[in-house]
Parts: sequence; structure tokens; C-alpha cells
Amino acid sequence: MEKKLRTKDKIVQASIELFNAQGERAVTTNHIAAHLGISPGNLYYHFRNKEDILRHIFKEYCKLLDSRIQPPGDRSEALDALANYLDVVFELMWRFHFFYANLPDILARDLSLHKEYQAVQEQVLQRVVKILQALRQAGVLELPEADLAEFAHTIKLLVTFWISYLKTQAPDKSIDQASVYQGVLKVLLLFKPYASKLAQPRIQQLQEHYQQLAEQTATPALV
Amino acid sequence: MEKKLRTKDKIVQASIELFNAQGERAVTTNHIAAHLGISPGNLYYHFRNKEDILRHIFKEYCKLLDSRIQPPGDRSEALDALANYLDVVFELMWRFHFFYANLPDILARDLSLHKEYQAVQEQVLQRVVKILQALRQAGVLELPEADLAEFAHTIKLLVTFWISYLKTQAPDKSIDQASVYQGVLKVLLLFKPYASKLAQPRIQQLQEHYQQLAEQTATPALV
DNA sequence: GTCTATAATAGGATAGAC
DNA sequence: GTCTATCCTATTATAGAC
Repeated sequence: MEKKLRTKDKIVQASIELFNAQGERAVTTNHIAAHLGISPGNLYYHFRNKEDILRHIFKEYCKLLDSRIQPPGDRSEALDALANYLDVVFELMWRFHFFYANLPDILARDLSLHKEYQAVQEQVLQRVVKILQALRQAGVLELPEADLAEFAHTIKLLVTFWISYLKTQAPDKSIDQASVYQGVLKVLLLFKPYASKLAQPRIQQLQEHYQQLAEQTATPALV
Repeated sequence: MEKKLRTKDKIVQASIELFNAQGERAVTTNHIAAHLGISPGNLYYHFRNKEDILRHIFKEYCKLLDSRIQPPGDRSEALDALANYLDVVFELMWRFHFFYANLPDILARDLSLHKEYQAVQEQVLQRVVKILQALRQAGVLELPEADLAEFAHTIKLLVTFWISYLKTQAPDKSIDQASVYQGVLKVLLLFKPYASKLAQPRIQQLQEHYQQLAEQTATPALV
């Protein structure tokens, strides 16, 4: 049950590939069709337009996100929940990095997608808040309750625009998986000053873990 | 010496206005010409193309930034330097918010502008590092030297994409000056956990200052 | 489901008169 | 310096045959 993709799915997959490789803006419906060796008319049989494709891709992204993030409140340690969360978010960020590379632009062109995105982000914020609260209650983070929500927003901003930041900093080199993982280190730096003495070794440990991932020459995952 | 703008300058000013109001992507050279009551041909007499206009705008932005930031190392207190810096950066961010609203997109379309931007950002980073070092030496921030450069990047990312974040969060409402100033509060939150006991009241003070600015209903500055 | 052919725009840009 | 008229091109999208 590996192959046998219907044309519709092939269009979605090819779009993700091309968008990631050349930027969403630079890839037209004709390019996608040509890349697949099908006619533009055929593409338009399956999708109303490019936005329609983008909406399908976003749906797929959301499904993956939901399925990979561990349900909160199970027996695991609070810091493990954080690590799981960072893993999932940054891996998906890499697989769909075209989306993060031009987020405001993409959303500005499709109100319906923007609304959907916004709704999802509301859930994301709550998830982050939950994780922070757990870390606070576990004595890992010494973070004033009053600052918690604002701090969650800061994390979210940092994560969301990490790819964009990378792109603005380096006109020449294209981003790779390793550079994306450096974003995790930036997030951990945000946590560091709030870490209790007790938790500092564990944070350090996490830091070293992601340091290694970030240093590896990127070897494309088997996506 | 107020009026008497040459057509070239009028084009630049009108472009900034329209870009801010409707987004850079949505405004074409024809729109700009129509808005000014001149012909497209006339516009193209003064500028090669839209990118040329954007480059001129960026130059103006840089000039303003340079002229408004106080030279470092003068007699003022370290925290005053920070406040001055935040004031200047966020006010200019408001006046040119179209640029920040779609930064990766704008830069991706013009390599030469991107190179220029990158060079300026190099200086910006150094400026931020200098301010942080001063704050450290003044005993205001208890920030490990080893983390300083990375922390500077985090600040820069937060500032650069604050507008983008606002736009992604709210599809409906357009951003105003007050919401832009809320970004300063986010930056201060970054500093807070590093603040020495000694400096906490001053940070608090700054926080309250910008809180007020952020709460005001935006009254367009006399730009 | 898929193709070929083609229409409809819109946006960027220039030539040549004034 | 400015205008009018126009052209070129890329992109989107559809009609109708197979």
C-alpha cells in the first residue's frame, strides 16, 4: 500500500516538493503540472486553483501535527512532553518549510486559509501554555504565573518565524534540516534563565542533544 | 522648505503610504501612478521598476535609523541606551511596517536589496551586542557572556517579525501603532529573567512606560 | 480522468509625441 | 518631465474533444 497514489495525491505531494525547493511563490500551477507530466487542464480538474492545493496541504500538515503530538497529562515527565513537542514541531516545520518561509504572504492571499490557521494557532497556544504550566508545577521553570501567557506567545513567535529569520539572514545558502534544528536551541535559550537549579542539568542535556542534531550535515529524512 | 517635492520624491512617499495601507504586494506601479495622478510612463521615467522604488525606500529607512540612534558609549546610562534604541526601532518599524509585514517575500524578489539588508543587519547585530554588553557591565543584566550573541539574535528575530506575528494572529483587524508598540513589551519580557535585583525596578518602570504607549488608541503620528 | 487549445487578465515596461 | 498608446509576458482558468 505504498504506491498507487491517485493523481490528486500526486499533485499535493509534488506541490510540497516544488514549494519547498523553489518557494511557493515561484511555483505556478503550470509548473506543478509539467513536473508531473500532466496537463494544466488535468490539474484544474482536481483542484479549483493553487489556493485550493495550499488548503489541502495545510490540512495534511494539521493531521500530521495532531497525530504526532503526545496527549498531554499522561504519566511522562514534564520535560519529556516539551522535548516531544519540539521534536514534532520542528520536524514538520522542516517538511513544510515553504509554508513558514512566507507565512504572512500565503495567508494574506487566502482569507479562508488564514481563518483556519488562526483557529489552529489558538489550539497551539493552549498546548504551549499547558506545557509551561506543567513545567512550572514540576518545579522545572521558575516563571511568574502572570508572565506565562505572554511567554507562550514569545515562544510561538520564535518558532513560527525561525525559518523566515534564517532566510533573511542568508540570501545565498538555502536552508537545510540542520539549520532548522538550530531553532530548537533558540527555544531552549528562552527557557534557560527560568530554569530552576534542579532542572538545569536536564536542560543542559536537552541542549546538547539538539546541538548534535543541528551540527550534523543534513541528511534528508526518509519523508 | 516643506513642500516642493519633486516627482521622484512624491513617488517614494506615495509608495510608502500605499504599501503600508494595502500591503506591498497588492500595490502595482500603475496604482502608484494613478494615486498621484501621473502616468505610468512618467513613473518609469523616474524609476526602472518597482524594485527600484523599494530600494530607494530602504535607503531612506536606513538613513533615518542611522540618524536617530544615539552613538554608543556616550555618558548616558546603559538602560537609557536600550530605551532609545527601542524607541527608534519601533517607531521606524511603524512608519515602514509594510516592509516588516512581508520581509522574506520582498527580499526574495531582489537579491541586491537582500544583500544590502543583510549588510545592515550585520551592523544591527553588533549594535545590539554592544548594548547587551554595556548592560552586563553595568550590572543590569546577569547574562552569561557565552549566551550573549545568541540572545542578541533572539531579540533581533523577535523585533523583526513582531509585525508579521501580529498579522498572522489577526486576519481581520489591521495593525495600528499601539499594537506595534506591544512588541517592545515582548522584548522587555525577554530581558526580565536576566535582570539583577538592582535593575528590576528600572525594568518595571520601562515596562509601565511602554504599557501606556501600547494601550493608547493609536493616533497617527505626524509623519 | 485526461488532453489540447485557447481565452482572459493583469502587471510590467517601453516608444515616441509633446 | 510628462503623456498617450501600446506591447510583451506570465499566469490563471476554461471549453470541448477523446
